[in-house]
Amino acid sequence: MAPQHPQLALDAQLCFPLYAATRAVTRTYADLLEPSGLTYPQYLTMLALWDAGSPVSVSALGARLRLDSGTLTPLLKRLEAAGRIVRRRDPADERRVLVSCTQEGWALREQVADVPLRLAGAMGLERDEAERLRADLGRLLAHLDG
Amino acid sequence: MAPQHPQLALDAQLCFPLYAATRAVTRTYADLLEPSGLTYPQYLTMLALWDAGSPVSVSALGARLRLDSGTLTPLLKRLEAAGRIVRRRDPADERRVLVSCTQEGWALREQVADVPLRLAGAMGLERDEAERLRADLGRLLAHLDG
DNA sequence: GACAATTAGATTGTGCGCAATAAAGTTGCG
DNA sequence: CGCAACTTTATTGCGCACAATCTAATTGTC
Repeated sequence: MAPQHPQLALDAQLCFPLYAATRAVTRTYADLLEPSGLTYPQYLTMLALWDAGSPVSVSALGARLRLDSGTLTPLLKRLEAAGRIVRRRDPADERRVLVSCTQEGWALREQVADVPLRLAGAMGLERDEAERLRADLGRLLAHLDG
Repeated sequence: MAPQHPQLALDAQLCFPLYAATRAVTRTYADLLEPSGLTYPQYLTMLALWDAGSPVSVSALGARLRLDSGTLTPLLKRLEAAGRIVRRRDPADERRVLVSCTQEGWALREQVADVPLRLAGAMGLERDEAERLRADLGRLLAHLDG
């Protein structure tokens, strides 16, 4: 149907499987995370917080997750309303807001500890295949985002 | 910082580079598509329409793009408001809505014909690397979405 | 010490993505 | 025919993403 522009065929695009696979993974996470009450971006945010060891500033969190404050602020407010985190101004620099896990936030870790393994199962990729995909995506990300 | 749960480290996840790379690709497309006035999902929708040869029902379009009507309907309304497509009820089955490209919609094709090549350049992947990534993502998608 | 430039977050507005529900049309079965 | 089950699309509500803009606090420079 696209004789003059074969490069515009949906199946020829890298972007489309990337886009569709991301949404499929998000849906799969939604099921696995449902008991914990976390959304997928909230789960990634908690991973980043656990990684960093709280407290962390909003901008540091945003740099790690590559999200800006317009996305993070309402997300963090929902996590705070749910009792998972606390936000407070940094006394040393009142422009900064420091985010810390609550005890309840740390406890979530135990609850989601099995999620990565269950996800890996649902994705149906061999270990080396998954590792290659992760490496390829990391390279792509590094090139696009600097 | 995560001694008891190394599998929860952000860098150990496949999901995070997938998530971040998708948003990075979306931002890159936003720049390339800006002159055409299309968003990235609108661009994919136009690709699917050109592929199929219009008219196509909303459900057929949704199956191809793996999007439901809650996402497609407002998106299609915006494309219609911009004069790129037309929506009308199928006379043979009044439940169905058929989507067709306008002349202006077909003309957009010429305007975005160079986008895939320019995108490939921005992504900085070798041809075989990109092809491998596409195949891996396709396999992942097939497994998750059936 | 004053003041411009910079930095950190918050706010606003637009556009997805999807679950849940509603509304309208079609089909199948007695 | 009559009507329940099903299919298809639209609507509603919530949660991201992100650009643009705003406010407040800090830093550098003289």
